[in-house]
Amino acid sequence: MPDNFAGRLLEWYDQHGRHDLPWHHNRNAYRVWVSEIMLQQTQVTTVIPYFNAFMRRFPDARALAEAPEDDVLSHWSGLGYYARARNLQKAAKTVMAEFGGEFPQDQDKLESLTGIGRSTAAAILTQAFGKRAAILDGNVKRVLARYHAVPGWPGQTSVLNRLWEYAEQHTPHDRVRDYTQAIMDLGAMVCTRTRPQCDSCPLQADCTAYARGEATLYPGSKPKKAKPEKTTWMVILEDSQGRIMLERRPPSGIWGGLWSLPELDPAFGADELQDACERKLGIACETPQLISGFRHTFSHYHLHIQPARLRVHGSHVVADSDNLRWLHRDEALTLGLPAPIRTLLTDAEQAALL
DNA sequence: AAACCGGGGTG
DNA sequence: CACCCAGGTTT
Repeated sequence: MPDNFAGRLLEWYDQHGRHDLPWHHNRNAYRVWVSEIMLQQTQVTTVIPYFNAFMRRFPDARALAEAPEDDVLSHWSGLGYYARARNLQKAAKTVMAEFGGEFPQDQDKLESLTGIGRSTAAAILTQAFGKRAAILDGNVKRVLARYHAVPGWPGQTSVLNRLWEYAEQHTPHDRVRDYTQAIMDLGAMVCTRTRPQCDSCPLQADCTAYARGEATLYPGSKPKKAKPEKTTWMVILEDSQGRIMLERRPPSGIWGGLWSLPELDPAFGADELQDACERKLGIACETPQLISGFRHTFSHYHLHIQPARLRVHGSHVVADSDNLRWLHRDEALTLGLPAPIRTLLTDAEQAALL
């Protein structure tokens, strides 16, 4: 490139970049990989404690591959995107079985691992192995969309392809590891979504969007769609010993594989819950006590959660099974729970309802 | 309330 | 290939 994009970025990085993050120490493919997956969905400051706890419990691919899935999910609880945690473990098993416990140093082989795509594979290649590869995460998309004034939403294939072309063009042959960290840091620290610090930017002189005074117009925003409203009953079934019943959700879909409260069709009226529990779960209960409902928003719909507490007759308790467990609240809170369910159980404690 | 986000899955 | 989906945090 004639404009020395990488050179200016590296010069900035040497002075202002982040050089001391936990995954920069004992750097290896496993640590880079886990940090990249966590960083896909969460900011650095939030990731750090999760990353450190995860590394203590699962120090390498073998430990992760051999761990019970519940253990992995509980270390992910609160981060969201639980499918990524399951993919992480699945890939760790593949690394053990197919690659003898060593991460391959090859873009295609890395991409064959579940949960690793083009950008994550490139991050591992550059950060762990010092090989040349172009990344394109959210930060890099923003930097490039502004620098080249690329119009449109990056979720659209044509826009994404243009950004990948620029990403490839700018990636240097030397110091590629530092360059990759540098462009991610610039996006996170200077070329931010709102209020970018253009006056501190090493790329200002050649940034097309800046020249037009339109930095924040890039990248283009996602076309918006109305979110439907859904409703569900969530029942807190409590037995004579004060234990509550948790149900493991199906492996895919919302909160896949997490432990949650049993749900009942919102078509049931409050006066029909007792009967519904008896028929659907085979559990005889006393009359329900309604707890104030709340709304949880997902990326594509709103869910109104109406909790109800039902005491169970001691003699009719169903046994634990693979997907059903009676647990005291403290035990329940150690499992992988969806954030709103964790809040509900915690708040219910504060309100002395349980 | 809306934006954000890399990759899996599906049509 | 093009689109939809996931879920908690930040703005």
